[in-house]
Amino acid sequence: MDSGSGEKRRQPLLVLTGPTAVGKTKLSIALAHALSGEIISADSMQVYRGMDIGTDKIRPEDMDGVPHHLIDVLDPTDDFHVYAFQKMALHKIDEIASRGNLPILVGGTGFYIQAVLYQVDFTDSEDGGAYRKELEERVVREGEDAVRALHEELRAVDPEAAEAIHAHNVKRVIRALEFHHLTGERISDHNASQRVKESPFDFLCFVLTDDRAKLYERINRRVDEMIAGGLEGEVRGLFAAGLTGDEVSMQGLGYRQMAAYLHGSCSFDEAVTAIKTETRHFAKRQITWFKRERDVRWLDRREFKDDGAILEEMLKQCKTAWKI
RNA sequence: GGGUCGGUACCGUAGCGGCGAGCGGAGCAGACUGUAAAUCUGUGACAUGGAAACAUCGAAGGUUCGAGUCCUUCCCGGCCCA
Repeated sequence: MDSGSGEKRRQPLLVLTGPTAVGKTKLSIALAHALSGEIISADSMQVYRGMDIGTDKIRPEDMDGVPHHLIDVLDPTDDFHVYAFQKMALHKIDEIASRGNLPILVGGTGFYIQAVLYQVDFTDSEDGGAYRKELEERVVREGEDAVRALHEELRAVDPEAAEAIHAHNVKRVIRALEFHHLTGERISDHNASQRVKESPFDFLCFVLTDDRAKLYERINRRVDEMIAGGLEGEVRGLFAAGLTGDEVSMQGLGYRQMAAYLHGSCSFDEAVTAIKTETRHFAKRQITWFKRERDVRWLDRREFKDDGAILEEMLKQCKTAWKI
């Protein structure tokens, strides 16, 4: 390709992902031990301190001596997004590599993983989100009309993006407009160029999956465990500490529904049921994401007798790929 | 045993003589490049088929040009009375 130097070996990077509740965490510990790795969490919610039960965050005593990064690094009042994650994760990869260890990205947020693997370019926004806020307020004020109008504005400026983004998808319409406003370029062009990027990493990306029915059962069970483990108290505590419910962190599964219950807009049972079904929906979306992602290696639990066999398979593939 | 309300897709329901059956949820499928655990989209009663006729609303009969819709009987469920 266009690299002139190309002599330096690309940084190896291991990724373990998959839908929520497939059992990534436990495997990641074994993997880290076997490859002298350090784990970088690729999870949009576990970054928040004080959100432990609802995010099913790994407990320190379960880390078994494996260093974990990007867990508990933000307050629930902080905003968080891919770009922030990408910067932190790339930084951590360098750090870990400089120690001579293998960085292992573990988590279910596919978009975040993609952003790191392909170093997707996110332009810095200089206006601190002022333009975006303006558009959002317009939608709040004018409702449906504004939604349609914004889509038309996008069509005028970037017809391809308008074609690709459904008018109802307000967030993405606004982001596309913002992108154009800030850079003078079309997001459709930008995306097209990003899509074909090669990864700077010598990575291996494993997607752990399982029988759908089994996965759903595990999700339902895990939600019951969260409830038994005191999710309600955790959320109450967060609100008592001053959260309003509008934070990015409070959009997290379990938190949003619990907040609705605490605000009196549904019963406790309704909240629990909602957490379950919305978590199942989420798992399905994750699977959809990974299906279209290139360069992933699927590991279907149905084809292995236990975690040990899966670990063995992953290690085998690492050895082959990295000749170690 | 008597009365009463009801039996429509996986679930909940709409329908009150023109329905080859509406809606919501689940499920399934998909999009996604600065909120991504977010946001958004598509999809359901008929095995296939077919130009058409033909098949579906607990079952079977009946009335009618035409029945998920009306009548009769039966089966099943809820509630009330005994």
